[in-house]
Amino acid sequence: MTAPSDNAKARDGRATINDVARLAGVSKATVSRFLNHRDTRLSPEIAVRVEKAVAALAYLPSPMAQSLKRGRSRLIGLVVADISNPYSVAVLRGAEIAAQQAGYLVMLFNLGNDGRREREGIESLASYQVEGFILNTLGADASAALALARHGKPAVLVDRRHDSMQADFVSTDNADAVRKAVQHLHDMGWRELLYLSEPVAGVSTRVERAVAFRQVTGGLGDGVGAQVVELAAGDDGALDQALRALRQRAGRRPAAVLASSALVTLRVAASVARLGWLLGREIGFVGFDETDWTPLVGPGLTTIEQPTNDIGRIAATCLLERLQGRDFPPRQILLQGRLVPRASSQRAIG
Amino acid sequence: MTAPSDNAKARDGRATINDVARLAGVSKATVSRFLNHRDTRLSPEIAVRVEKAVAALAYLPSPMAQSLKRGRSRLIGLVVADISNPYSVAVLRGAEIAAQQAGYLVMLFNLGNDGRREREGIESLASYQVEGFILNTLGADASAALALARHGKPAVLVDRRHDSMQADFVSTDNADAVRKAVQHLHDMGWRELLYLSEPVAGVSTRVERAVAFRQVTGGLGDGVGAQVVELAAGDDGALDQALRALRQRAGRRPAAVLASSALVTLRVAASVARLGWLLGREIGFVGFDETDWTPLVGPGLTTIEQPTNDIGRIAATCLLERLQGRDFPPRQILLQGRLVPRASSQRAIG
DNA sequence: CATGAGCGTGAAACTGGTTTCCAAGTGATC
DNA sequence: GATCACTTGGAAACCAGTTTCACGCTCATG
Repeated sequence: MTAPSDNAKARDGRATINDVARLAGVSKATVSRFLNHRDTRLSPEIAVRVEKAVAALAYLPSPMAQSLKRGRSRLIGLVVADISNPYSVAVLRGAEIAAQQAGYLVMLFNLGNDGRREREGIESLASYQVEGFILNTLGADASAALALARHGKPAVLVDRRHDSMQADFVSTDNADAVRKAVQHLHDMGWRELLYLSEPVAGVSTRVERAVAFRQVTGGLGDGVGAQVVELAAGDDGALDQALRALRQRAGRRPAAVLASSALVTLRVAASVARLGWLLGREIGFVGFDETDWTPLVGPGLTTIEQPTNDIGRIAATCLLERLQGRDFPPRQILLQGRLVPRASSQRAIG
Repeated sequence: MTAPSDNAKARDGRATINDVARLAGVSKATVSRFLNHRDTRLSPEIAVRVEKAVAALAYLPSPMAQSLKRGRSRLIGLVVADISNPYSVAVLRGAEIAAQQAGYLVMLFNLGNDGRREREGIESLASYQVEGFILNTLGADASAALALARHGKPAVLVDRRHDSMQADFVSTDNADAVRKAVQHLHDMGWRELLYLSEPVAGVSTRVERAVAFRQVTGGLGDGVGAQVVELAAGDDGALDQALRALRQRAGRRPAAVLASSALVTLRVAASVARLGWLLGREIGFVGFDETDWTPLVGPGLTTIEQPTNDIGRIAATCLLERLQGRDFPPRQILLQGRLVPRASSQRAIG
């Protein structure tokens, strides 16, 4: 019944730059100038008219249209290995907060632990013109590095290194963190040490930690035994067996476990419960990753806290700096982990 | 030195539809037709030429440009109350997976528990032309509902109802879940019950659970005491006090706590440890939300598992159905929670 | 009083696609 | 052999912006 409103707001409910221009009685070029280059000399009278029209229509420019022309989208692409992983979530949180503060939004691509899709994720996000990437990925896919290079967009690697990528890298200082853990266990009198890791399989963080464990324990002298065991995904039997073997090997010396991640921590805690042992008595324990629940499991778990929020925040900040146009060689930012001592590693009695 | 490559790929590294058209020796309209309306009769010879050009340039259309013209972006906006909350994360995970399978990507906006920004989040995502919303929010901001209505985009509410919004709603069946928990505690012999909740403050889930608790306990007869206490954010002293008062009130009857969320569960577990009590002996316990660590805290925590992944997945599926154009009245999908019995609620001795 | 400089603004081109409209070519029918 | 319908594909408009270019106006200068 109403006349076709050929000049009304778009069907979407959002006003366009044309609506503003029409209402202010100027060209859309002028509106655009008012919004983007206020430094440009606009006559005060026109500026006021445009300003009023913008306010009246509650006009907001479409980032889509802007990015089409500008090539900049105010979007950051985040590729995570597995959104189930608390580490990934913490990085996501830190990054999202920093990005939002800078007026960026995060587009998320979750690999669901399928490394083959890494490239797909990058391409997918790139197609939305994300300005840069934060990658916390599996590192299995070499073609992903190529895809990235091809787009020439800045990227920040988190936790997992890719030697083939020219990119900033943000992570916990794994060698230092392992050193702290081992030193602590040694100081507390534990003498036979077992490092339990998820399958190393070339994942840089895991490699670094395992290497550091061997190196640090190697420097402790003869009185200390040390072993590294990789844990297959579902095999709890093997885990129980590894723990039994540990105490066997230790004999009368106190035996302790260092767990490589929150996931391993959970499995070890479950295994120790199955075996009927008490953490901090029959077996010492330190785990990577401080979480809400580490104080509450058993007698309280000693952990190496990684500054996950900071890592996410710094990764985003790093990326944003590059997006500002600054250009430095690839940086490597290592953050210190913190030992949180609790009863699971209290002084061994042996 | 090189001649200006007026017809090369864009500086971005991505081929455009013009590049494809040029290489195939056709117009870009033809390329577009080939890609979108293959049903349209294209002569086989032309189709082959376009196909080859597309393959040769590894051409992918820009979703940005597509969405500008089409109004559809293959983007879903997800607003979460607090990305730190495991519930939000689980929803995110479920939604991301379902969205990805349907070829959609998720744009995330995290409120960081600041409800006043709800509207900002919606506007922000809408400006990127997201096709629909999944909202897991605080519900404090009425103007958010207006913003949503104004854009006329479909939305799915998760966990928190907004009566003012015409939208699908996906959640755990809170009344049923509370009933299961209370029934279980009663069956196991606990007679003085305390429901500990985060501040209710109009959050629909919290209201529903508290109401259900009062109602179900009211139906159990005279032998059973019941109380609801809201927990202020940081006040652990008040919590300890509430627990002491609970046992006081119970006298010789077994006393148990029902916790409204994983967060409250953690606080109760910490408080019980401070008081030197044992869960499942001095005090019974059931908590909402099953997590990795609930089997490992104390003697193992009995929980009401919410089907969080399903909720996320179904929310996304719901939204995608509407995006297919189907149009039904607002639906309400309640998923059953599951009781996971563990030692913290084992048969009371009293 | 004519010329040049500088400012402010609009028209138009451009981003990378989709879609409408129209023209050319083909084969069939009268 | 001319007309017609139908297929095929190109030109151009359009989405919502940004940016370049050029024009008109004012004011200062020769």
